[in-house]
Amino acid sequence: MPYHHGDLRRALLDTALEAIGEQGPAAVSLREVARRAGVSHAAPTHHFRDKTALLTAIAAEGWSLLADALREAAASGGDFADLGVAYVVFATSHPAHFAVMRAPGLTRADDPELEAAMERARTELRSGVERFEAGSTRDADTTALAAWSLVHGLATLILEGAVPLKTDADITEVARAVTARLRPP
Amino acid sequence: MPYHHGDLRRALLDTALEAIGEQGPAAVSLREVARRAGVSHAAPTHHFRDKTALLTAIAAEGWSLLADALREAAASGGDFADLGVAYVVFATSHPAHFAVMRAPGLTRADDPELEAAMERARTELRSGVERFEAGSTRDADTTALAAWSLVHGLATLILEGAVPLKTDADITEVARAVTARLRPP
DNA sequence: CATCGGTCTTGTCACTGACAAGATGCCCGC
DNA sequence: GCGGGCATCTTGTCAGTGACAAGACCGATG
Repeated sequence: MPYHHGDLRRALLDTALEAIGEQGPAAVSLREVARRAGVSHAAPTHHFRDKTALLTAIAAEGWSLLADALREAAASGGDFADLGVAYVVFATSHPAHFAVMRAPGLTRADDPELEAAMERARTELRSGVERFEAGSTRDADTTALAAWSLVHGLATLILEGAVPLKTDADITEVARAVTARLRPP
Repeated sequence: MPYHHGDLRRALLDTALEAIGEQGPAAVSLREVARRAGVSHAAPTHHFRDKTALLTAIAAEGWSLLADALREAAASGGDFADLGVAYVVFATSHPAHFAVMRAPGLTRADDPELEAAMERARTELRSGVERFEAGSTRDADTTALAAWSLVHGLATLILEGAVPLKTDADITEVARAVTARLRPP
């Protein structure tokens, strides 16, 4: 092992995600992440100012990945329901990211990178809503907020185990059925 | 101050809620709660086995209060939209409770009291959905899940500041508009 | 009024996050 | 090809934390 790690920043992010997947975001310690990554307890300092900065970076990465997934779903000609499905599928396939994204207080909400990533995801979802609302005279902001609330809440409930789901097909099916409960214009 | 506090358990809950309101659920320490309550650092042990137990009790109390609010909204002849409004109003008027209720990993999800309180809230909301679905042939489970997701997600987004709201009237209005986006049977 | 059991205290331990100061080795100019 | 500069990583340290143990206190029960 060389003295200089090579890409410790990425390694710390991956190691943290692994630990979060096992123990949840609140129970993870910086020192444990450092141990798992094979570096000293103070090594993370040079890549993340403090624990909050690490978790904030993970949250930002999560929102960015979510935005990518939403964009892809929209690009492949999907309607609004497909965006909803993509949202829920992201949450279930990236549980550690999603847990950090919705953990109150663990991240620095005013971080520019985090805000930008959230804004990007919001925009992607918003564009799907606008297609959904084509030709409507309803308040698009309200519809967007309803859609955002619906998929965010659904993903949360599924991850909390409130909805027993076996396969990915189940998830897709439930997500599609739930988004269908949104009233079209 | 008497040696025996009187009702230290309630005092600890209240003090913790106060601290959570200021710093968020993740940043609160048992020792600080004990200090604020004017007792020694080990006093909470006899009322809550550990930190998780305290937060779990707060979450259970939150779900219970939410169930009460939903029941009251239903009792006063409200339709489903009124239940949605009550849900969001609860979240904004009890932010500390709600933050703990949706904090992943800080509570013991399999606690019997917590499970019972959640189930009670779920049942109250479910009964409102059933009135909403009267005469429908749709899958009521899906509608209930959609409704639950919608109000839970909306409350979360409002508390995260994603929706700028000034007054309680604003909150009621937005909650009513968003729940109206649910498709009736 | 004695004792018993729950309540609260003091004392302690390993662990954590943050900071400081020193060791290491890669990169750049010469 | 080589020497200095500097980001990277290390060891060392400190106050604060959660959890446990053992003892002090006191009210209720007999």
